[in-house]
Amino acid sequence: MRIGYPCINRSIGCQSDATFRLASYSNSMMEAKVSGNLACLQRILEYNLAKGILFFRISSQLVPFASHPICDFPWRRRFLGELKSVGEYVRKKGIRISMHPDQFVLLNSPDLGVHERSVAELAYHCEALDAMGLAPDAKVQIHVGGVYGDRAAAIARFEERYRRLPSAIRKRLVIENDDRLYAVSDCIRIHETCGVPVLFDSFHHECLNAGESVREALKAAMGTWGNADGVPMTDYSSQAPGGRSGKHAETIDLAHFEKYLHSAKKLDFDVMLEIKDKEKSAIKALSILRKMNKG
DNA sequence: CCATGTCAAGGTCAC
DNA sequence: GTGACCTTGACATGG
Repeated sequence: MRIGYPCINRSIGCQSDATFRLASYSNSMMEAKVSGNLACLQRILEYNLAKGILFFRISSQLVPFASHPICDFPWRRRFLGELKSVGEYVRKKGIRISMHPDQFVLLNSPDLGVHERSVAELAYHCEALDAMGLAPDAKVQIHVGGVYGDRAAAIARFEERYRRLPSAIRKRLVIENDDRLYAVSDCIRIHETCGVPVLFDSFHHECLNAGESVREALKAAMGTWGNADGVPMTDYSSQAPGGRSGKHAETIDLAHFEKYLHSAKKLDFDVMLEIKDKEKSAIKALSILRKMNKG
């Protein structure tokens, strides 16, 4: 089991997700930001390795505006050396990588423009991982999407559009259960129809489920991952005390996490901590894991 | 230098 | 049909 955190490191004082305003777009701005982001990404991975953190989610902003029509900067060519070098480090050290395009990526939108932009954004994520030379076990995770007043049609649209994706995207794409619309059970049914692996999000499962236990849902999701997909990935978080339901915790609740791991005994999966204080919680989570492995 | 309004992108729900 | 909210930090501007 590898433990990780998403996108941002708050300890080492560099940014791998620096961006700029669309209005100030220029090739020199692109050059400067991507260059800085890649250098920082390497530093973060080195920091992580020193702490035993072997799972990391790369920010979608690694290459800002990469899928926007305004972008004519040949970032793959310009940064091929840097991308390959990071990728080699990742492979050599046994690091697991994921990416998570944000809420605007909706494969099943009835609006064809939204769908098209979503595919372009997915293509960018996969091209970045390809340029790093990473195997298909480096995943790109999204949610199923909206319901649009007709669940069955929305699901059918997802399945159909998933099948039509280029294989470069399909080999990396996984779907994650969300906290309001599509539970693990819905995702499993979609998997059965079109084969997309399901990434289990424990916190979302707490918010929305069909009555299965955590272990049942986790096992079902894990069963959708094939050999080429690697060890199943999962997301973990807990409710922010006093916060609105569904709000992610500020820092890890160690008792809650330990209970979760206990319920998942003997299962091997990687855990992404979606917790606000990032590497701080990841380090604490590792100490729990080590303690449990000993005892 | 600091404070604050704003930022590519969508959808849901309450009213 | 319209507007608040989701969720988020950091960019960028104006004082």
